[in-house]
Amino acid sequence: MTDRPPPDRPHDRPIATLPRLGEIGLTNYAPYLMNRIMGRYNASLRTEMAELGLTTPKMRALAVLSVIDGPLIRELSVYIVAEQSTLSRALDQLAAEGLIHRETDPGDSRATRVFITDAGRATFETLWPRMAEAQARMFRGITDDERRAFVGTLQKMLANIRKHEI
Amino acid sequence: MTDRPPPDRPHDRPIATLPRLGEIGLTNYAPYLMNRIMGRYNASLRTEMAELGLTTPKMRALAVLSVIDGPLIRELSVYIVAEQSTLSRALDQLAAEGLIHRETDPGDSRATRVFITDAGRATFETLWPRMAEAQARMFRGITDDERRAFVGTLQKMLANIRKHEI
DNA sequence: CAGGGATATTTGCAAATGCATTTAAATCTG
DNA sequence: CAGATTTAAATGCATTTGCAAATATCCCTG
Repeated sequence: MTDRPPPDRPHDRPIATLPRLGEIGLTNYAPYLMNRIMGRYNASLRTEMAELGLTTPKMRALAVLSVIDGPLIRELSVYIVAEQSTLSRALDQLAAEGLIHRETDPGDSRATRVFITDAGRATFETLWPRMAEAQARMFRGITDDERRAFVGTLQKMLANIRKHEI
Repeated sequence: MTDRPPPDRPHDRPIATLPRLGEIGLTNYAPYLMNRIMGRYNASLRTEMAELGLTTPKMRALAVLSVIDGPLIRELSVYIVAEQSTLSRALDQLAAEGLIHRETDPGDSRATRVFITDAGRATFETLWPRMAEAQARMFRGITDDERRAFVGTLQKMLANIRKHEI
């Protein structure tokens, strides 16, 4: 159960070859660490979400809608990182439960804007302490300065990989 | 489409109330940023993975197995952040495609150890440049020092939220 | 060393997801 | 301004996923 030694580099390859994952080491490859941390974070919320009848996209939609008022469905799908079709169905459920409502955009009748209801806000407020707690656990033993620097780097990274203008 | 102003704090609540998500701001809440960045990273690999007949857990299994030799299935599921049942089925497929093979643990016949084959290693080597590229894009314009500090914080975070001893 | 509980993995099944397509409306172009 | 093209959202369908239960094996205790 230990990292295997890096394989010998063939003689016919230049020195500046792309390093292999084994050479970097799993725990120095940022996407691996981030996926694993977020997997735990999301799993730690799943029980609480299930009790409220929420899935991950439904919860994320409520979270974003508690902050951003009346986005288009396509915009919302960017924020919550889900396919538009997934979001469309999640919104069906949230609307049926009275947690959001949809309104056709006044200026473009193809488009739909989404709003959180008071009930939706209340549901999110129930979940929020657990989310804050999960975040606090992640940052245990990390100074405010280090956390600020970390979040600053995340913001740069988001700007780098952003595909949409949102 | 702008962050709404923080709602008034009710008079009957103490000052030290848990700050709301709207007060922190979406782009200062680390889990939101990390989910969004990883969503893009994973999406950016999906096309290439699909061409190789891989799903996310299959790809992650190959990635981990290229570095760690012969883990138990349950251990592997921790690394790749998936349910054992999901991994079990992903391994069925990878084995059918000849990319891994499973062997009953000599000392415990309940347990199964997983090994990558040469073909599996070759498949992962095809994908790895795209993964390295996606990582490089994430860190564009970020200095080596900043990246090292960032990865260091990630490692602390993983230790914090780790549920298993792996 | 037998029996109860724990552990490793697989399987059944319902729900969720992603891709491709459809529907509807707006915009561009000649 | 008609027809082609683009854009927003919803829907059909096959696949994937997660939870719970089943199966097989191991370990612990009396």
